[in-house]
Amino acid sequence: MSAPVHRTRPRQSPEQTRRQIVDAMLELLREQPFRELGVETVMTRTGHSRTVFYRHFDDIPSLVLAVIAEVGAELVEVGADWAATGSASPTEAHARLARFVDFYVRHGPVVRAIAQAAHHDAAVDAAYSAMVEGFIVMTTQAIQARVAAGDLEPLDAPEVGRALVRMLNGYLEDALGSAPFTDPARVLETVWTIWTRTLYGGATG
Amino acid sequence: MSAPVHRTRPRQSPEQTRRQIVDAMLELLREQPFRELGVETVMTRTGHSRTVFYRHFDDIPSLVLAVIAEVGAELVEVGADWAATGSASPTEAHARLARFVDFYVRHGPVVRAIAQAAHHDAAVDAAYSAMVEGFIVMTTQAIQARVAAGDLEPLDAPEVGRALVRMLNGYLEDALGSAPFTDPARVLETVWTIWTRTLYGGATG
DNA sequence: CCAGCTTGATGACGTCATGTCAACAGCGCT
DNA sequence: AGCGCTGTTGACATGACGTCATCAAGCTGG
Repeated sequence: MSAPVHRTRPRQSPEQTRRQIVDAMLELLREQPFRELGVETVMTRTGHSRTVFYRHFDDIPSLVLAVIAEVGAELVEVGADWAATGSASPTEAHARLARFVDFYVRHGPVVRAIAQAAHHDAAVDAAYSAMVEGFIVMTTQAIQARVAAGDLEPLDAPEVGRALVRMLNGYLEDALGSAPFTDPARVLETVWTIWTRTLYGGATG
Repeated sequence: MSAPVHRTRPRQSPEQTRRQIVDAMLELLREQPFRELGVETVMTRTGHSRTVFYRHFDDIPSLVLAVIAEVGAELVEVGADWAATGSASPTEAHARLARFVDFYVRHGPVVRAIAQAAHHDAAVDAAYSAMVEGFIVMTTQAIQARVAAGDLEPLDAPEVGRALVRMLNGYLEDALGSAPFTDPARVLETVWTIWTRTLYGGATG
């Protein structure tokens, strides 16, 4: 009679549901600022009830951590390649930087959202900062290796590395993190100019 | 009887109280991440009750806006000077950049906190973004003026301007926005290197 | 000098998002 | 057929926010 009717959807594996949640989050992160995202919003998007969220994640920051794990994996790969200390010809280096820019073309809005989320939660902050810090270290080492090899004039590698990574991060996020998006070719050219002039433009320039 | 006893402090002008709140906020922004700041925390610091906060500000973002108005005034002044299009000798330009770095030495943690706050509220975001955007425009115009004057090789002024400002912003916030602080002289040298090499290191380098 | 305005203190309240729980229902595997 | 897992509903406690009504007390103008 007045017994509550509980509709059930066709059986689903936990992995599927989890995926739906992560995917909904990925969509939403591209659509609106992180601050406006709540459990309610995400689960409405998935079509599931709010409580099921807590069966799969502790809270929104945990979900963001999962997103970071996914997107970050590719970024680390691209980044490691980019900062590879192995001798690289200019054309090779240019191509690697292009991959980096391309990553932002594909994931810029999500990266931007993660940066926002980092300011809302300590754990996300730690994860994001660790990633950026990793890039700075990689870059510094790459610069130092080139200096040791005599390819570059000596310079303050740690600080220049930090500054260049921050530039990359901030500029790419600005240009490719949200609409209106800047032409990627122009972005690549700009970033390439600054990196090469900074690193190679010292002695003779 | 059991009538509540309301203690009152010696009469204070509204301006004084407002100042106490802003000052408490300035202190707190240097001590802990923005996300941990609530009305309660701020007013405990001032020694006033929580409700009095709402007599002076609508909410925490409004308070941050007030802080931006204070600190931002000085920043705009320094920035306008820095980006002044007037012909500047290298030593002059170096001194102006030093003023910029010095601003971050004095206010870095507050600026950092404002950047965090921007991700928590649309109005603060707008104010902060407008400020950064202003710097980008100033920088772009300065570069274009130098190009027109023949001081610089032609380059994509708007994009290079954006990237350089983002670098400045991100790097200074990293280096001088929270402990451990980097040696300001090293910071200045790094920023100077990147700016000059990027702008002047093209043709011959 | 007093009346009224202003400012702050207290304590209570409604609201909203969070995170937790206790039933309950259906799918699938043993 | 029975048990375990997953999801649904609805309820609840919590904590921060923002608002209010009420009271105390300083300041100011008539």
